Amino acid sequence: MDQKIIRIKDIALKAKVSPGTVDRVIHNRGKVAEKVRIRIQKIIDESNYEPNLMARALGSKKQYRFAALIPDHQVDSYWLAPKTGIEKAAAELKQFGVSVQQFIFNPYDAKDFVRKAEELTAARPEGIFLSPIFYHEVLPFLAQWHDSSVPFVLFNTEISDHGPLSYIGQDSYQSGKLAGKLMHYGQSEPCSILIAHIDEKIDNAAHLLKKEEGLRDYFSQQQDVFGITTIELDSSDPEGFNSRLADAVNGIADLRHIFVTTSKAHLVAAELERRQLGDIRIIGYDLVPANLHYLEKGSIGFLINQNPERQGYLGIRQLADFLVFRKAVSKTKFLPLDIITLENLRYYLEEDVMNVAEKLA
Amino acid sequence: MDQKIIRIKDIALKAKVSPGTVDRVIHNRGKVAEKVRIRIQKIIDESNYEPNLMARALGSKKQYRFAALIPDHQVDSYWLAPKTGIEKAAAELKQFGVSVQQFIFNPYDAKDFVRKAEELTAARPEGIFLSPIFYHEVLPFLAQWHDSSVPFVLFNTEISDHGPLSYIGQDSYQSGKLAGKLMHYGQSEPCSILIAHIDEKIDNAAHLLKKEEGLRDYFSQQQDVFGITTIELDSSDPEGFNSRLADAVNGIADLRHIFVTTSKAHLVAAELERRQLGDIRIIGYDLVPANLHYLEKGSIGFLINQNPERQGYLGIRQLADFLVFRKAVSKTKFLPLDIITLENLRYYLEEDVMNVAEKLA
DNA sequence: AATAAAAGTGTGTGCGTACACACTTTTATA
DNA sequence: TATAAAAGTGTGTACGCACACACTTTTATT
Repeated sequence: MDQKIIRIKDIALKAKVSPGTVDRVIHNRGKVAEKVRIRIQKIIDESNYEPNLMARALGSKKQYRFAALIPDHQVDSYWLAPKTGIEKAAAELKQFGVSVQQFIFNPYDAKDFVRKAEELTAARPEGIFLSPIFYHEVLPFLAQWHDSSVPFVLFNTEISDHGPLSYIGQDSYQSGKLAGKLMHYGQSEPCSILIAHIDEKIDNAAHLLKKEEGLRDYFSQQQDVFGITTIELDSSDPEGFNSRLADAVNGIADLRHIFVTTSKAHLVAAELERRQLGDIRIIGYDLVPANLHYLEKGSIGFLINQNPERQGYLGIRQLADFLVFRKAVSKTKFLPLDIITLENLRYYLEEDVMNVAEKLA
Repeated sequence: MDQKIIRIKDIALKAKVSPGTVDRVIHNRGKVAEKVRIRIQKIIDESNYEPNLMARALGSKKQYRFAALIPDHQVDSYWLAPKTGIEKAAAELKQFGVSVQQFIFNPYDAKDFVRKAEELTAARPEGIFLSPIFYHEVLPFLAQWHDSSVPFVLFNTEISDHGPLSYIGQDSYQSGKLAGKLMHYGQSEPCSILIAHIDEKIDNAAHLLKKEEGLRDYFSQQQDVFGITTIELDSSDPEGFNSRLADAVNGIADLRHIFVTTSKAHLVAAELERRQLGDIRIIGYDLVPANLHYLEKGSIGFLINQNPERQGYLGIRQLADFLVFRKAVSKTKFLPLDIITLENLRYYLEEDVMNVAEKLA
């Protein structure tokens, strides 16, 4: 059953060397005769030795400074959840010598993003976690961090091929497909569908396009033909927002569903309610309070949850796994696409149970 | 920012005693003058001292033996997931001196359950984790464990008021409601609905009734009137199974949805497929392979996931939190009711990231 | 008042690892 | 071949805590 645990001392005994030498092999500290190194390594492998992380953490006073670059949740409440996740992970990892410094930027201000990214870089953290929502602006930083070998983890918005340690987030394309499925399930005959991108500049937000693509692909695979229209809306101009939305709603024949690709479905719900257009169903993203309000009222049918808190948590964990626990980490981590409706909402609002020592496994 | 970490030694210094005395206060080992005890306790509280769990685990060679009483997954593949979760938790907790012994019983054999429960009791574990699927048979054991102060955690099937440390599982009633919502969403006009309880003795399985109740309540709150019928089926008698199902399907006018309250939706799907009744939609439970097969074919529309692996994981964790880490634990832990459909399935099949050190927080 | 028992307190070692340092052996250089 | 440098190896201490044990002071008993 439970074979006894192997320690460095045991390995040293078997290899007829001192624990110090085994330690050098384990940590590649050099200064070990090749012959001996091989002998020890072999014993390590065969005994499937697993270091005692408790003892390791105790004995090492190394400090790790991580930095997180995230949007201000006071500007957009969506970002509160990742922040919470980051802080949770930070609390857990504190005893392992990890500290996380947050750099908060205004999600509507690219210059602010650049400024904070510069501050972050100047702080010379050992690991970086960020949501690269400004595509063009972030690229030089990624290159710089990559050159100076500072690992960084991206979340929320995927950017390929710039050397991130990993990406944490949802599969946007597939989430669009999922939205399609939900609409289709509730729709016996063909109809028209509206896709609304709200408050994001499309050219800087590839993930919104992927959602759209997923939805369109879903319906193109169906036998029936659905009419699909796309609009972009900007809530900073309420009049324009409402009139453009009204134009779309009035102009599209047999419009039955609206797919909002951002966390702003509540804006659409509010306007439809005002116009008493209750028979148009809405599917949106994210459990922000305003959305929940309309979920409860029934005007939003489903929300797709992107697990934002978990994204924050896992991102920091990913850095720690790599730097502190020296585990291999996965390049991408797609979180489940949770389907949320009134009946199962409450169980997603309770904080999830999460924790540190999977590396013990 | 990061105030320095308080150690026992620091407290001892402040209280002008030795670390040993502080240790006695922390662990109630007695032998401390009341005056001194109060002085030390005050300093502990004020300094919000948090013990270093790494050092604690290192320094203590205490061993904890847990026992898990679960059905045989070779008889019903549903039970593989909790077993996996248990083993994951066990692997993580190994370094904290925890071992978990499994007692496997045949889920269709109450006598076997009793036998294994007796074996378990005889092994005198320090904590017990079980799925009490045989209501009548389990009660005496619960009483016995309660009397001898052995904490036990129930999962999958809720039994109130017999002194469990906690219950881990889904909210059956609410999951029935959720099934109702999903059916209703895909149903523009009133129709008939069939509820099928498969392979469970109803009198011993209150959770199935709760699911039924939830579904019925959902529809009774709607304006339209839906006809709802219930049947019980037993797959060990395939002929009877098929004929009874056929009778129901033929006998109910305008039957459009079947709600299978167990993990056996695939049996219904198979039979409907054989009879080419593709327009009846099925909602069932659990991501067992046979169900996934029909989910992919489209004959099952949605599966509600009860997070069985997580149930196993959290159950063992709950015991550890209570016994090893001496944390307060919640009486009930309802897991999210995940809605699974073809488009988001894959993200629930990937193993979840879980881990040990939330207690560090 | 002498002595035993009990209550209270301090000291020291070990848990498994990291890491600095001292020491020994081999190799390179003159 | 002497000697310095480099390579290789062993020893010891610290990390924060648990816990056994030794020791000191107080209280109870005769």
